[in-house]
Amino acid sequence: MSVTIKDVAKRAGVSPSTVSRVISNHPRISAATAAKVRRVMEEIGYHPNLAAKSLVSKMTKTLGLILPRPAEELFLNLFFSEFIRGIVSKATRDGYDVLMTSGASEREEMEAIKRLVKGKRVDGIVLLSSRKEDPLVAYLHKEQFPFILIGRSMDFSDILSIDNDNEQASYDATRHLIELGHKRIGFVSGPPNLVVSHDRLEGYKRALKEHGLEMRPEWIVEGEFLQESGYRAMSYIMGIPERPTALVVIDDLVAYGVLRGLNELGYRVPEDVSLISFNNIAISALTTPPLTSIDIGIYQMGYMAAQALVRKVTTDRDYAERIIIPHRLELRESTYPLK
Amino acid sequence: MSVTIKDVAKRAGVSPSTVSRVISNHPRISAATAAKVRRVMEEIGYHPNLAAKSLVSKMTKTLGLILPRPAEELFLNLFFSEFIRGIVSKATRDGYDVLMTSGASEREEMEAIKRLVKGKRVDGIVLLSSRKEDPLVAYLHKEQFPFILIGRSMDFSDILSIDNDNEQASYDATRHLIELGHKRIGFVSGPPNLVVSHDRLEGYKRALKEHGLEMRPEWIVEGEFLQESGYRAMSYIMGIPERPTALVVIDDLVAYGVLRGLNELGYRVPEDVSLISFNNIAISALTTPPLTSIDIGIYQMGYMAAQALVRKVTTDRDYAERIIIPHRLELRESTYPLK
DNA sequence: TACCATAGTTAAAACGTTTGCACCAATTTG
DNA sequence: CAAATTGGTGCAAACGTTTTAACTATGGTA
Repeated sequence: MSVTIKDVAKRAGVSPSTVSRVISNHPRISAATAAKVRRVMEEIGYHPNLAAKSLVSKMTKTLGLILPRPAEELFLNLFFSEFIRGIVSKATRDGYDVLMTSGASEREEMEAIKRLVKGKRVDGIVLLSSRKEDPLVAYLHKEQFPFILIGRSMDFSDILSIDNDNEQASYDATRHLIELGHKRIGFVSGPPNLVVSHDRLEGYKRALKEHGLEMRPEWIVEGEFLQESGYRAMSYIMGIPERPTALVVIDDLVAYGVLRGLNELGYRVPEDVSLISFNNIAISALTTPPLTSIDIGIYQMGYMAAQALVRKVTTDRDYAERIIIPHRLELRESTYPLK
Repeated sequence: MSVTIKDVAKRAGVSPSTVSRVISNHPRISAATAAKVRRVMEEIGYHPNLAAKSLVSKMTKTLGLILPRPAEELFLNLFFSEFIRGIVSKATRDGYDVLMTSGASEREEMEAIKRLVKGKRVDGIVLLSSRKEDPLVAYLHKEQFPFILIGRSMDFSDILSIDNDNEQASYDATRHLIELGHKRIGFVSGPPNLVVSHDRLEGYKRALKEHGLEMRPEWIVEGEFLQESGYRAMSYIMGIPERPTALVVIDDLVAYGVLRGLNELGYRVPEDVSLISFNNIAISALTTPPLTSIDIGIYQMGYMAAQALVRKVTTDRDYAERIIIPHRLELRESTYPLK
């Protein structure tokens, strides 16, 4: 038997209700009583049972985090641990824990989320899987359950979300290459069903168009968020007769793959090919040459996601906003003026 | 108002107890009743309220995960996301969710863990912070709360833990260098208060001793699990008159730092200095040269940790074992025979 | 025929909280 | 001085489950 609120009450000579009120800092409790109760709690090591608490209060003090389904992909990426760190830091600071769950298939994923929502396991959900036409987004939106979307929804406008301006970030990355004099610029993209792939591709296209540069379909390659993917993309692109002199790459890890491939084929970076990528993960600085990358503030994104979600959960169920985390060009040595 | 077990009962024309028994597959429920109840549950989208459930059953179907306190360190490291992935995969498969929490200080960390234990928020705990004389280990051990320690406890022998044989792994790494003909071998270590630093250092020492090689204190440097740490260690070591021709490094990320430093000083790896490190994180293969590393099966460790903890929680509260995940030398290009 | 198992179900207590309402005493107001 | 307010506390209901014990049919056995 563990120690309950009744034990505290008995020992302090008050009723359980009084103890409860002391805990929640109810205004109409005398200082003397409060002090006495608190002392007893300390003495016998009382900690409220959260199940009982949330059964009646309907609050769990927990945020749910659905891990992205093709877990292997994103997990290999440093993106994820940075992000988790941001979330957990802020959540913990605000008195929330973070519950992780995952589903091996789309159906399982939906089951998991229903369990969290209907079973009232969490107060709000952080949703990472930002595919186009995401059924999880649709479900949470329909159920009016508090959640924050990491990324951008193409289907709903009235939801709380946090993202970079990926279109603009990609525009900026591409423009950086253009300003270095490059005319033939390729794009190594991610899975086409992800919103982020779409947005970054658009920014790239806009930059080319606005600067009157040619855009060839064979310079654009889709892949995964894996370094192998970059490796493959590179061998394809470098086989094209009029190959690009610079590449915009969807992710640093993919860029490593590209880099490795280029090295094997005897091309030098940045002298022969310039490389710019996204996400600026911790190891970007460690390659030879260090990668120029667009920093998207991953930690900050996690941190602010937790903050916004807690706000939505505690104060304002209708709170909807599109939060944009600023990006920043981290100039290193993989980009170079065209000879 | 959400849909409860009573709604299901009413609609199916049975009592709540019967519904409960259908859910838990009680043997004495007729097939007809079970089918009817299940249909109704499906129809009205019933999901059990976990708070109510765990209030009475005293089970939460949740595993707790205390994030390592100097979060910045381990989080930067790919170690962590690999590990989480392993844990969550297995936990989810077994019907458990994973609750993450953290504490900014030792006191906060202890508070967090007490909240989980006393508040009955989780059924078991995965403990990552494996310092020597860890107060969290002592607390959980005293409370007899089910937990699994990632690493090795130097204080208790009767606890469930999972680890590599770090001493032997380090011995093997060092022997690998010895077999390549190296006589002057240095060691770049981690924080001295971590058990893993201790064990790996011991293995290194044993290998030197058994092969009759000299061991100089100035060839051993302590640091953090950060690449800067490797960078600093390297500049120190290379300044020594009789410098080592090979280094054993506590972690791949640290080894990157070493590598970068060596490059800057104009030393070539592996021609001038051989390098072997631990953990074999995803990017080890991507440096130039790719790093020879001891793979310690991080994903597997997370996976098996979840498995063992679930077993302890569900069947056998006294289950204690020291699980050893085998290590493996992943030979790449950073080690080289001594000229 | 009377008695007993057994299968299938239900009523009700219990889990540990929060909170609306009622109550009492002390103080303020008219 | 009576009435009203306010501060401080307790009672009891409620939250949504599980589970023990009890109950009712329904056959089977002696």
